[in-house]
Amino acid sequence: MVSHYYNSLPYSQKHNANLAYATAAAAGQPWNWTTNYHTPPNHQFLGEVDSPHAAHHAAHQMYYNPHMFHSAAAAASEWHSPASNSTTATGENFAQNVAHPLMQQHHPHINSGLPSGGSSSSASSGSSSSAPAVGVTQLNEPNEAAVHAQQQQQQQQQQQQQQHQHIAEGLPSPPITVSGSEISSPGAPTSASSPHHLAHHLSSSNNNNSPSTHNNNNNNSITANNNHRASPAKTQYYEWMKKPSYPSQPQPGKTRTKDKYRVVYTDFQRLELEKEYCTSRYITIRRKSELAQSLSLSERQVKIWFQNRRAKERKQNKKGSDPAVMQHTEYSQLLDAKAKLEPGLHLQHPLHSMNPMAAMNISAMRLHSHPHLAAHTHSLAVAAHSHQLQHSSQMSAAAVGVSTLSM
DNA sequence: TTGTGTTTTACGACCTCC
DNA sequence: GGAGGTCGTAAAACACAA
Repeated sequence: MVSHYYNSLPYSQKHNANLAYATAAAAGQPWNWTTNYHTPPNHQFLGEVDSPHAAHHAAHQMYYNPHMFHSAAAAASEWHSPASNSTTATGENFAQNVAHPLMQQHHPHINSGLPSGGSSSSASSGSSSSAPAVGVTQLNEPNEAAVHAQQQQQQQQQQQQQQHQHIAEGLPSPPITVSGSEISSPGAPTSASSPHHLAHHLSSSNNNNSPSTHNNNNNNSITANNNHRASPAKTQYYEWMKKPSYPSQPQPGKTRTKDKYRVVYTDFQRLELEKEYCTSRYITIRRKSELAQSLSLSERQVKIWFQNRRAKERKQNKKGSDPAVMQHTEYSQLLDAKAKLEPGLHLQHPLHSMNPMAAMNISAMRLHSHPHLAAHTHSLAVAAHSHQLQHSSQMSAAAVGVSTLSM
């Protein structure tokens, strides 16, 4: 089946390889921190569930299992905020711990006290107070965020006007390849405060030479800057925002074209994908949909990214390296990358700082993340989850407050 | 600046499962 | 038949040495 999709990405490029795994290989540190927790993805290694489909279905079942779902989410909440750094590793840490903001986005039920969407924005961008949750806890500078939000509202209005004008003018949009299930994905974002907008804020650079870069004619766009992240204040319009959405694609049957063979995902997108991959190497249908929407990618892109990511891991496994070292190094790199995206946020390695129950929980989550092992660890996750919920539901609001104040 | 090697998207072929 | 899996590969993007 040849599927065709249109990717409305900003096509921003990276040059500084801020995302850790981009440089991992060059540094001799392959990005493969899940190695410790997963058996090889190849289904022939597995006896009980011995096919990718079974794996997928297992993952799917796991996902729809509320216990599993909450367990993974709660475990992910062990990304620590500075507020929790000084706490001792006890069960009471949940009072100070804040769920990882991106996990809050993905699993908003984690912190019931955290308003969904409106309370999250980028600490680095300071923008989009009206944005949907984009994975970064709003930590400070509320006034600045409000100003940016106001500016972006105006930009959004202008952008939408221009976008409508483009469509009305019948301007060609990039070639697309879209499968039926992927049509829903990207299209032109409807909001300038979308996660993808943030991705532009966070994107390390833009490549003027890239044929897929749509900034060339944009007076206000982030200029090509290979070594600096764009300042939020500079953010204006992007050509991709003006692109008509999928239905106006004139050449729906065309697959690869010379001028847009592939796009380069933003650091933010890749970070989110990596984090999701850390949660589970096999993405569920629902999560794929959510992730695609939040990252302005198509579901097909998310699916293929996961396929490629697994392939990458297999390739690294073949090379062979110390998984323990790799796990730590790569996780640290992920945190480094995250720190760059969120300058005000300091994270610890969860397994170093979390309380024992949570550590068990996240370990269980990672075991679950391998669908083949899901059944074996179900009870563990449920037990941990039921315990954790008692804490998290009562303390999440306080945790958010502490985190916010401490920033 | 250029050449080269590596990584990242994206696809087709083929497979299994439902 | 459709979905998603792996595998192999193309080509753009990228890093880096010379």
